Amino acid sequence: MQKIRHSFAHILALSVKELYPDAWFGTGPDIENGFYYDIKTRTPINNEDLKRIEKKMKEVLKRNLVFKKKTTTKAEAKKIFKDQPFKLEILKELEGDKVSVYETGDFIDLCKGPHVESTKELNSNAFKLEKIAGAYFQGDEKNPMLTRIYGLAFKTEKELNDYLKLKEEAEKRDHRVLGEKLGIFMFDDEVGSGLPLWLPKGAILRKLIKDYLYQELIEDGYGFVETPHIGKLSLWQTSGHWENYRENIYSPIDIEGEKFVLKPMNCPFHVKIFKSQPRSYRELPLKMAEFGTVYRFERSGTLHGLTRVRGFTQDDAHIWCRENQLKKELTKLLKQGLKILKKFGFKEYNIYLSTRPEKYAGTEQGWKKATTILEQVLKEAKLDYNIDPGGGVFYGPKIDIKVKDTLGREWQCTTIQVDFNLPDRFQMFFINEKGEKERPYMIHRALYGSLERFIGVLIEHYAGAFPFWLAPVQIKILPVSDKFNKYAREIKEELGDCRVEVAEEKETISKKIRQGEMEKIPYLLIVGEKEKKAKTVSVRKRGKGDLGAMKMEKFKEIINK
RNA sequence: GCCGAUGUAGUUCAGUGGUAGAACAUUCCCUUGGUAAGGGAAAGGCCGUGGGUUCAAUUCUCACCAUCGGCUCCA
Repeated sequence: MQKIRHSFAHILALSVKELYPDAWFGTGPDIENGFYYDIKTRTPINNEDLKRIEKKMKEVLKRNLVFKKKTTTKAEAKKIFKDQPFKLEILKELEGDKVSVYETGDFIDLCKGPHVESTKELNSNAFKLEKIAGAYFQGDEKNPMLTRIYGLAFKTEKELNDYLKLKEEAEKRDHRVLGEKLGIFMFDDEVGSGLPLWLPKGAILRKLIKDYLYQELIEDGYGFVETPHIGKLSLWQTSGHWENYRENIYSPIDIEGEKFVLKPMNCPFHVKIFKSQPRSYRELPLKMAEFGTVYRFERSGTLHGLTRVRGFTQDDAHIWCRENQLKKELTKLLKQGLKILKKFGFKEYNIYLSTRPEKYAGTEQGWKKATTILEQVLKEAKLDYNIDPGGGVFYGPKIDIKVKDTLGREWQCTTIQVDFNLPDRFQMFFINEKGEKERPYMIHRALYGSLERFIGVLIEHYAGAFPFWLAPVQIKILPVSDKFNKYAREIKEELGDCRVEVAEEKETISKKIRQGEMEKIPYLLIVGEKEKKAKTVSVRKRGKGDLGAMKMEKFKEIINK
């Protein structure tokens, strides 16, 4: 499949070359479900052109071309690609003197392959040019931007159509669409981009999600704290965030000649609480948690529904411990993170271990030690993980768990980070058993990541059909006509603690059912003449349909299961 | 931030160089209904914001704002 997709990329390039003879080519690999090619053309390529190029590709495929591989020297390749500056750039970075090129018709590409033998193996009905986008050459912002043409490619036409259908379905689960339809959150231009407004149903979700974790953490010995949304700039200068993270911090606010910033993270406040009194080794590990709302200036193009916003609430916590406690605490955190994902039904996620970046605080030795511990933790938990080289934060290595959204995009939720920076910068210490000052190790962690992002992926995961315990409205009672509104209210009383609504509007029962289904409420209770007389309710379960009439005791048994 | 696309009623979308329509939602009237839309009427829009071209701009053009698809960056 990879060979097929990669070969399609070359056919795309060849077709573009015929339509735009002076085009410069970047790279064109195969990707999940298809391929792309980065191209620089003198005139911009638009959606109409995309159709033209696709047509050209079909024409090219009919020519029965072969993919010819040749091995040559760098010097020779330089001549071949003399009119292709991006190829020359790539060539420069290749090691060794031998390079391979592939020739297909009039198109010759610097490429290590492999490819299919000939275009006979490419089904011209099983590919489709999908979209155009901008992409920096070699993924570097400082480089020029090329036009990336994305294509889908499969073995058969059916597979392509199945994929397109799947994608169409996935789009319906988009949290940005569902969130508004279900009354969970909204955005408003005048409020500002990346600043969600939570509607009543969304506020219930937030509370349920917070309450669940609050309970878990209290049982685990965490102390919950609450800290302000702004603080003096000097605090962030001390922490090093002003130096390393400045472009994400909102500009300082001048208050009576003193500078304040909106907090981009909660850590310095927690450190201050730690330092507010002398700490003993007996208190360690000391665990401090907060649902802390932070504000980060994210570049406009990066915002995305609830999954990337400018103001968000982290389920933040900091753990201070001694070196010999580090492994145990990290193991526990990882397990906690996985437990939570399981609780919410997530099965598709990837784990990453991020190592030391170029710019870092602390010592090389310290990084090595901590990274080794993190790796041990992952190995002992028998988890598959990927290494993200250089992906650590400036202050320490970390383990991240990324959850996929419906369109396959990954969002980092759980993060567990070791910090070599703050304990030093804030001169933190505790008194050990010998009565000496000792510097604690510090762990940052967020299990949900942020409520915003977590709820975003949660909406997509459940397609808005939340399980009973999470549903903002768990039960809706639908009187057949307004003559039964009173009985409906009595039933609501009887359901006490559940989140129940009564549909008292003057509409037909069919319409009320339709609305209830569209609101994705777990149980609809239909009440009319029959039910009132027999003191029962007719239960309709979301996705399952009519369960028939039953006494309230029976219904309560069902929902309490 | 960058490349490209988009912006019309609460929502989803038609449409036009001579200031606008549909469906659903909303309000009112009739209907008191049995497992996914009963019927009718009304109301609702500075056509994203600000310049420019034009006798005339929602339509053409520029800038800005916002959204979408990517890239870069991140929870």
